[in-house]
Amino acid sequence: MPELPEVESIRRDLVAAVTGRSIARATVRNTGNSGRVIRRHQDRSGFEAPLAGRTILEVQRRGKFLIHVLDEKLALVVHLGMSGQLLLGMPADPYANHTHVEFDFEDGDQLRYVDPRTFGQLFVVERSEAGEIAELDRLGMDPLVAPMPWREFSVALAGRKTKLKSLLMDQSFICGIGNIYSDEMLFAAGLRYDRVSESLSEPEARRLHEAIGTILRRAVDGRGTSMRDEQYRDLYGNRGAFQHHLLVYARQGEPCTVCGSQVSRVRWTNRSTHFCPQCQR
DNA sequence: GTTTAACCCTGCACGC
DNA sequence: TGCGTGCAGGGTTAAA
Repeated sequence: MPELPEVESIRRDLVAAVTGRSIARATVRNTGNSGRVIRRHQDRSGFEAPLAGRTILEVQRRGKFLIHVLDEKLALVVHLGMSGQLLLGMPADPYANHTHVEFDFEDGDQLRYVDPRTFGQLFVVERSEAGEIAELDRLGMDPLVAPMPWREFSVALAGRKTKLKSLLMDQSFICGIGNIYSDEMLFAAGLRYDRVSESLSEPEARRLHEAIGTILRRAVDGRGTSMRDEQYRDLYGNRGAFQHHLLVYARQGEPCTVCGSQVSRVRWTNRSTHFCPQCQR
């Protein structure tokens, strides 16, 4: 389940691996649900044709979206959904199950998009004169690239009646945070998932502001979280390491590392939520 | 403005 | 062993 740290790790791999290279052709494979991952396009050719011959100028990230900036004012945007992977290899490599799209580079390598649950998506768009992508307009600030200043964050919290976990996962407020890291941030800040945003004191809001940055930086340093075999892999198929540093997520029933009481798990608004009932208020 | 539920999908764990 | 069921999750949409 790639969130910001996982997507950022893949972006850094991509910067080194594909910047400056030209795509000879993109191919949407004819296997089952492959059409679903390019659902923003009417048909396969609408996705494949504009990519042929394009050069990747740089690779950016906005929240959980990867943006391959191309020449001719185009961009290839990739969202990995829950189970999407971008893997670099050779055309002769055996295909993993659920390989939906492949990109052949003019000098030989191949980039493949694999996604068992097909919640991810890829699309090609035109960039504006300023280089903006209209489809990503709704995203809020990126907490790694352009973190919201403390004072602005505090004012934003005070003006909202949303519960904290919903707010952290609201991509139009802060983009890039999902279920795992929202639980970890709220634990680090000592705040319950269902606290109302506007009820936070200044010290509490400050703790949350710090926790967002701290958890994300540590997770990026750990190259993301790989919880299960079929989940997050980097560009070369390697697992992340941050799962060894999670303090509440998937640790229900284990002792809290701060107070020793049992970590709880509840199902809240259709998402599993992990917290320490003693430390988080 | 905010909350809640449903939907999309596949693989896995579990109980029978 | 094999089957059915529930769960996991991100983003979107509709309804309340």
